[in-house]
Amino acid sequence: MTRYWLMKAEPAEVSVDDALAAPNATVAWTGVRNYQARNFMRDAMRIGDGVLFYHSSCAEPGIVGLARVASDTYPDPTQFDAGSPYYDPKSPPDKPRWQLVDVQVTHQTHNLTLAELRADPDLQGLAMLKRGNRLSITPVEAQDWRTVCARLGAPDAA
DNA sequence: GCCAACGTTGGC
DNA sequence: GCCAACGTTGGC
Repeated sequence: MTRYWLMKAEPAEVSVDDALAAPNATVAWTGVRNYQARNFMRDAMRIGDGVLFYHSSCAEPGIVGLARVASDTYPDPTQFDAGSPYYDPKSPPDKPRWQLVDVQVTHQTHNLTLAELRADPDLQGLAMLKRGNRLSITPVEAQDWRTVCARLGAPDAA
């Protein structure tokens, strides 16, 4: 059972600041349209799992906060919204193709940048650092979670 | 089930 | 904007 995850968000869409400004610092993780990432949310995540909140496709990609899985899995409403960029006309309404979870930010941190992650000899096991990895959600080993928390000077919560 | 074409991700 | 590395699609 995996306990920890790294989840990528584009800050232009949902930044850690946006999440903190939301009620209960919680956002629905909409828009995942990759089966492997969906399966992690649908099959493996549990409420309370730790999340490294990562900013991608921005000036300084990196881990910018700690969060937790805050809900069970449920259908992503944007798949049925014809006005949404995440609309999926092929998703059967009676059997939704795309699922999500809510994510609650627990600690905003400084930006532990991608460059720093790559340069850290203790973090080379991170799945997201593997060459060619594009998954928006990847599992994180407990040991790597603790290392990241230490680098962030953050409490080893969640 | 194969696989070529196409689309996407995401760092740079 | 480039492009490597994937994932998805659809014809066969």
